[in-house]
Amino acid sequence: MMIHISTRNGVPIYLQIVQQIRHQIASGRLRPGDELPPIRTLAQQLVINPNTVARAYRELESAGLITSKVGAGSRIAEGVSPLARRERMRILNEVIDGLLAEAHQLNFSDDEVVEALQQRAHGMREPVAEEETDHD
Amino acid sequence: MMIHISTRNGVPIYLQIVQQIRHQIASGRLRPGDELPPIRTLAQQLVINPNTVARAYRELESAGLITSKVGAGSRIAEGVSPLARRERMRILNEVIDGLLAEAHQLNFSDDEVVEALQQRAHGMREPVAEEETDHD
DNA sequence: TCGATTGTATTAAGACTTTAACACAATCGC
DNA sequence: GCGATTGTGTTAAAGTCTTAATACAATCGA
Repeated sequence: MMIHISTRNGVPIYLQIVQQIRHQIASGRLRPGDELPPIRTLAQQLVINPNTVARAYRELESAGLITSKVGAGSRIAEGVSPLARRERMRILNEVIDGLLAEAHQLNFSDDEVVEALQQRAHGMREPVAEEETDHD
Repeated sequence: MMIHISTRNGVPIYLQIVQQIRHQIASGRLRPGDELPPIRTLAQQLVINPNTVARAYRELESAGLITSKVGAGSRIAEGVSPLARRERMRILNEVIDGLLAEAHQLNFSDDEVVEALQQRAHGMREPVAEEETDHD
């Protein structure tokens, strides 16, 4: 289970967890019966309060995506199926649109974005620095 | 002044405003001396409370990116210069990395992301639906 | 000069997020 | 069976975000 959270973007932590598990289910990376890490374990990994993870799991259970049993643990619910490629593509396109919008504000053309993505995807991918530079 | 906010992603509204103005300055789209819309006007456009816009402007002024004068208005501060292409590229790469991470969770390969972006950028770009589909 | 405009400031309220510290009950492994 | 593990539930506190309703002072335009 790979979950990565950021506290620098304003998105609530429990929502980041929900969305990432959602997407991993959508992609078939998480399948019915697969175990989720115990609440306390994931909380320790992410260095957040167990209540925050519990909140995320509660939302996922309400959505019918996972089932939780006291003492047992939480698993991907039976019956949930990965999304069709078409649906995943729709989600991907939403994210891409967000990227394009942000790129345009930075005054990059579509072609430049495509080129940058190719560099990033194919070439050696080094992680970028965390900080956003200040102007002046 | 084009600002577009979303209430569906958990990102605080005032932060969305700050970041978008930041990026438009970074790109040279907004230059020193350029007027920002009055707080009340922008608030009306975005259908949010004027206090929220004021919060954004206050942060931008603290950062030295804009200057505000009672009765006059707010303008892009003198002396701020657009970021070098290299810096803008660094920011773009951060966003691209975010896209790739999300795409991977959706089980798309780098090549598929590149292809989807090309479609989106070159082909006819229709806006996607707002809602995220539920599983089941 | 005068009225409208504009940024600033304050106070209040409500909703949401996160952390903290527990207690409890069901399950699992030995 | 027993102890550890695990999800659930509660209460409390602190912080943040947004809206609301004013009031004020400086600036601008006619």
